[in-house]
Amino acid sequence: MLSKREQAVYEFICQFILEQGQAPLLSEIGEGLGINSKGVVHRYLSALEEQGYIERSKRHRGIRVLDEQVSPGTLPLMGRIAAGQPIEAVNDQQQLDLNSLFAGSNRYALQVKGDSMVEAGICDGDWVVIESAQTARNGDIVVALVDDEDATLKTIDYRAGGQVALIPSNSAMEAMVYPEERVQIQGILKGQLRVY
Amino acid sequence: MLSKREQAVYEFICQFILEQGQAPLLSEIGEGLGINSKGVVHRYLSALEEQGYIERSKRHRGIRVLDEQVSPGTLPLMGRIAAGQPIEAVNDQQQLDLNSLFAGSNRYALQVKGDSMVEAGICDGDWVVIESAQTARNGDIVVALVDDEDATLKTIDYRAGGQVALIPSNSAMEAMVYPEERVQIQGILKGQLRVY
DNA sequence: ACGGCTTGCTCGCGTTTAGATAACATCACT
DNA sequence: AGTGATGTTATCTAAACGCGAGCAAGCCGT
Repeated sequence: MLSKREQAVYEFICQFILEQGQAPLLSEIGEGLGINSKGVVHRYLSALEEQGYIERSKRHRGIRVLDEQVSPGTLPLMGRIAAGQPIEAVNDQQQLDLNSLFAGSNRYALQVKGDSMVEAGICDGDWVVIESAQTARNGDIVVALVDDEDATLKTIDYRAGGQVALIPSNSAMEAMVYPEERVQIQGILKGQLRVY
Repeated sequence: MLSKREQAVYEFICQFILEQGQAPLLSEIGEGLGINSKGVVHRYLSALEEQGYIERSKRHRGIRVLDEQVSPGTLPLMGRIAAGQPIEAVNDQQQLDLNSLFAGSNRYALQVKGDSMVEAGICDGDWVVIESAQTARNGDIVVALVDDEDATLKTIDYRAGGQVALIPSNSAMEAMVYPEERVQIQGILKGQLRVY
């Protein structure tokens, strides 16, 4: 496990190599992180080497990153990609933290079956992250239980007269409208993910 | 058997780990439960450790919950959800591990701009996980660079005569065909995720 | 080759923060 | 009164983090 500062050093080195094509000097690492002492940087490098994140040779700029040991749960964030334009780089090398992205209490995962939400980008086989809840707001995508029997993933819309509409995102299907007491909300969609 | 307060401490720790992805400090536990003293918290932790609920290492944030459902970066896996049927429960409570799901070497994240892949369930603003690669197979969704200028996310199709087609998943757009030497593959789509 | 420079390494020291430990107070309930 | 759960204060230890001096090895220019 890396401490906060060790993590910062590690990420700085990765970024430096990506940007400059060579490993940083101790003093460059220090400068980048606001450390005025080479000794401190050296201690961090030793810690990283000991834990298998980097390798050092005694030559100048002799740091190598071993990406077998990428820090778990994060991905380097390279930028945006758009049709017709080159990848728009993100300024300072950020990390996308999968853990915090979907973190939250009372959350769980479901696998989606069926195509009722394809037009919302939710396909058969995808995972969805649901946060337990008993109430929702109009427009939320929810897991709703109808008559204590049928659970579905739909956009919800409360309507006048105590009616609730469950709206699929698939133009081949139609919205279903029920009296409010027949529909029980189980959770609200918070995230979605897919593995190819 | 846990006392009322011990139970509260235990639950607080579990929730904290799930939400923050890391164990709390003694002072954070205290703050969360209205205790102004690290000493008390420490006593509770000792009690919990003695009864086998947690494990401690002497490092900072060194609390680990032994219940494996409470590990950072995982979500309880409840089952499948399908239109028209109740949630199909998964037998034994499994965990969905976000870290291993997208793990792999040479991977990075990009944010998608534009709608060229909507019919593949990839929408504007989604994150995609890309694995660096120089070659791909027909049908792979790739990040391709055309003429060293334009980067796009498209399905690739190698055709006879050294031609390469880049096929969007949007019926409003058309496939583009280039001679092979103008198209350079940068990576292959391995995952996709979205936060609501 | 020589000395000066840079670079990396080793070492000792200090500060801050967090965890460990202990002595003691309060309250409820028996 | 006695017991146990709960809370407070104070103190000690160790980790994390930082500074800087000094040393050795390679680089460079006169």
